[in-house]
Amino acid sequence: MTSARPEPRQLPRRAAEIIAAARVLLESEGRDALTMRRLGAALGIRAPSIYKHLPGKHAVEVALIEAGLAEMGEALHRAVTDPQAPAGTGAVARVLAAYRTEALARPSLYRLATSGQLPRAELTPGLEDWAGEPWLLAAGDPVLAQAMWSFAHGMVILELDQRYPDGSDLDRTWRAGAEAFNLAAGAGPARDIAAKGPSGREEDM
Amino acid sequence: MTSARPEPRQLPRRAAEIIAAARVLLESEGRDALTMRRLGAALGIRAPSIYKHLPGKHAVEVALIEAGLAEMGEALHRAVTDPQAPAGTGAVARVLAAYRTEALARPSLYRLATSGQLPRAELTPGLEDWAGEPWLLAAGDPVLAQAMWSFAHGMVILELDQRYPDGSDLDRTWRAGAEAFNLAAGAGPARDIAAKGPSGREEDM
DNA sequence: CTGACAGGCTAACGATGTTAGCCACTGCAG
DNA sequence: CTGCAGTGGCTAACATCGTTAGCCTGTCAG
Repeated sequence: MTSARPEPRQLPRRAAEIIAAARVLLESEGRDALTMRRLGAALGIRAPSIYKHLPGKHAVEVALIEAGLAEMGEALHRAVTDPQAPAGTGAVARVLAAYRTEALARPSLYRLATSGQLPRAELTPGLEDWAGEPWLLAAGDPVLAQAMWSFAHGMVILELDQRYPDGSDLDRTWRAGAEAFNLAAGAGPARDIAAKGPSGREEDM
Repeated sequence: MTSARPEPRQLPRRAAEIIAAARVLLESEGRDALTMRRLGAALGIRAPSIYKHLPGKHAVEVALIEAGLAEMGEALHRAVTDPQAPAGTGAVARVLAAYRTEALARPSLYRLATSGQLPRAELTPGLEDWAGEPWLLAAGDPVLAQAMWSFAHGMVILELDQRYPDGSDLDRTWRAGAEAFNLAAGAGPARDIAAKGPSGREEDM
């Protein structure tokens, strides 16, 4: 049913340490703070030394995007297959809720992983599809899955960027979206929880 | 019914020329090309001379965001109040379609205007609300309006960033979203076309 | 012992936004 | 007509960015 997470190729020890430091720096100080010199400082070395372990800043970002994608995938898979789901909550609502929770817990990482083009060529093959799979499982239909994912991303990114008016009750908005997609899933070709086998390729996160 | 567009404070002649050049540069060469030196070059002057007319790059961006917001607002207002709307297309579908069309026509401007935090303090007062008004008019309900807008933004930004799988039929996905929200609008407290008066404050674009 | 290599370092380059200070031209007051 | 202030250019320079080149030191295999 739900496929296995593709194994990410693991980095040499020191490179992994650099990525870990980069992640701390990113999440604690924000995107602009993710600088080769500051990253070096966090590690007690100078910026050029980082190049002994990684080919450049882009590689650091790719590694972080991979991590973000993988963790989001984990969270979403957990949500769809939850064995003791609170009775009454459909898979749609659970995936949406998990998406929001995960994104808000790592705002900078989420932004990094989801804005701009994905460096697909440098990513672990299959990871993107695997991370998007839960949407298909929850929606039962590829098109609806895509629509739901788009809604979720829009909600999250606009919330992170503080684009909503101050008094907004975002919980209600999420619920309204979930309801709309649940209705559509009912009216559409497939029903709530996944049918059986996926047919088409799926999108990421 | 639909309120008037707030008058943007207009810039001195030369400053307006700079903004115009910035816009051409942004849309033709992409966000990274929007550089003070390149902007100067496009105008036949040096970068520091720009500071005689505008306080800095941030001001250039703010002016561009204003323009993006205003034009999107125009397009959406046109869509909701369309007197000769193709019979059968609801306001919801028309606003969604207009949003997508407008965004895809000015991808870099859209991205600039919608990613990151809005510099609300520097914007023409009321512009943001005015630009978001059509969503409320189409959805008939503030919460649903917010959800629709989030869906639309998610769809557009993911399309611009080429995050969807290659073969995706995005027209279908938009239709699926429109359908879902139409169903919800029917089931919800208000019906398709706007009731009468707006009640709460609205979000942007 | 020697030599390769791993992993640090400094110096430097070409970008970026921005500031300081200089200079030419215009137009108005006296 | 003269003088002078404002307008709008300019160059030089600074700090910061990613990145490269080249050096040096320690470790460990042959």
